[in-house]
Amino acid sequence: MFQAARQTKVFEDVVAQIQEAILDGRLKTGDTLPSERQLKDMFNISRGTLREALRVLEQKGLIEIKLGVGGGSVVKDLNADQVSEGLALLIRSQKVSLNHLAEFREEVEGIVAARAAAKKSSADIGKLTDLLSEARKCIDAGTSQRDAFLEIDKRIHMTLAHMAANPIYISVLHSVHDNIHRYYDAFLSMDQRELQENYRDLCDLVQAVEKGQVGRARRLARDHVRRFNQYMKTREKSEKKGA
Amino acid sequence: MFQAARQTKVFEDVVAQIQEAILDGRLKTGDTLPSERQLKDMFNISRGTLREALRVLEQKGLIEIKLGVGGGSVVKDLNADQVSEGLALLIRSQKVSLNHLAEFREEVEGIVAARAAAKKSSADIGKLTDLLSEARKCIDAGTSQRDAFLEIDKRIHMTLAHMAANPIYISVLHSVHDNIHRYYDAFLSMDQRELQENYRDLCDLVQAVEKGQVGRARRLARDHVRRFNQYMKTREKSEKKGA
DNA sequence: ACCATTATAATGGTCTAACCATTCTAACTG
DNA sequence: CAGTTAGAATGGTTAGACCATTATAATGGT
Repeated sequence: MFQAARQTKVFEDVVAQIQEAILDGRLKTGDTLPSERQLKDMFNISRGTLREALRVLEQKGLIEIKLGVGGGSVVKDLNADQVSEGLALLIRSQKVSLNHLAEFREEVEGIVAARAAAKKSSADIGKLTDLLSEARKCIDAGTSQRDAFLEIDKRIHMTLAHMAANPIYISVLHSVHDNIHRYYDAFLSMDQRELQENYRDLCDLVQAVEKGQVGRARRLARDHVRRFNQYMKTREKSEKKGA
Repeated sequence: MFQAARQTKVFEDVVAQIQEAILDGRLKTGDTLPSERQLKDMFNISRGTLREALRVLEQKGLIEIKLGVGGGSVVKDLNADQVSEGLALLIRSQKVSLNHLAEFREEVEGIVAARAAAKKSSADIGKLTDLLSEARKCIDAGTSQRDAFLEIDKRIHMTLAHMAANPIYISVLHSVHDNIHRYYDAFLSMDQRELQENYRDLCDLVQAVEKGQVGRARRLARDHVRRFNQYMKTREKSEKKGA
């Protein structure tokens, strides 16, 4: 019925105060907080306690602590890193499997492609075709450029996410890519034929987006990602069989 | 070309070591770490430095620090809280708007409903119909039970997320609900007619899930959420006009 | 014998005061 | 004037002490 009333811990109060100041805009990105020795006097606490508070704020991604003269705690521009790290921990703790991640990615990439097709601009299309031609070069160079191709593939998907004009898609997809990358080296082995298959997928997808074919873009994106996942699953199985 | 080599900071090394031990399973959920005074000797560091490391691990959601005799650092069962907090910070820092959140939720709820319809079990359906009857009671009690109704609504959606059998949906949707709740008090004002509308939405949705109508479930879920969002947007506008 | 109370001890929370390591700046020197 | 060096400010770390909280053991009254 009732909530815990006081928070006994001093450092938590300090964290809350500084966090509120940042979120309220009283402290802006790039601002430098007073030095630790000044802050501890302002809060009337010891330096150790203050530092525990600063460490928490740093871990939250709200500040960055720099060394040396002119250093100190600088208010950071928030990004998706914390979301990504949280997701990474869930994955590494076996709470989330590759299958889960792959399934989720299929749907999200579908949504993103559909939204991108709906909100496209000519500048966006230009960027996509540029990336496609870069991907083409990687393909022509053969499997040695596999990693380069995968990087382009990722950038195409992230470009679509930006076109979707919703930072949540960008954050979530960024987190998914961050975390799925771990599996690439372990389980993804694409030969020339598969690379070409993927390249054609991307061409079709960009074309659908360019023409504003929302439903088709969604379907193509999903199938493209599914194919990717299939490569990994197959490899994963043969690894297990071989072991 | 090269990465930064050493990490000068002692506490980071301690964080990394303990984190690895937890993720590798050498430390399991519920295990209690040695006391701070023992740990500091094991790592051969000062207690202050150790405590900075523990604070970081606590913020990451990996451990929980308890007071008193028999207290200490206990390895926590990981959940979506950190993802949720990261998302909350993005939202509060104006990087994500209510519209962004609402738009994202529409799609995710659609996916979840579709998956739930595809993977339903009779036990799931029973749970859903139980929740529906609870919702019915709230409706009959009038608008005074609005908050109770919203709670049931949330539980129905979370039940669907569990049925989708993918922890990412659970985590993400949990985070979205956590964060969208802030807007309810400010912008959501449902009258009796709107409550009934929403109740009927839910009935239709559960029915579609029960019958395994994947596409219909997706559409209904999306429309249901969209209606919800519409209420808030309308209210948001009139607030601004009035102010 | 049982239950309530009270001490005890272990643990995290905080404080103080010092010194080390890093880095920018300014003075110095050739 | 350029390169070097010394100084100072800042975060990083250490040591040792004491406070606050809490589970357990000892105590004592009934």
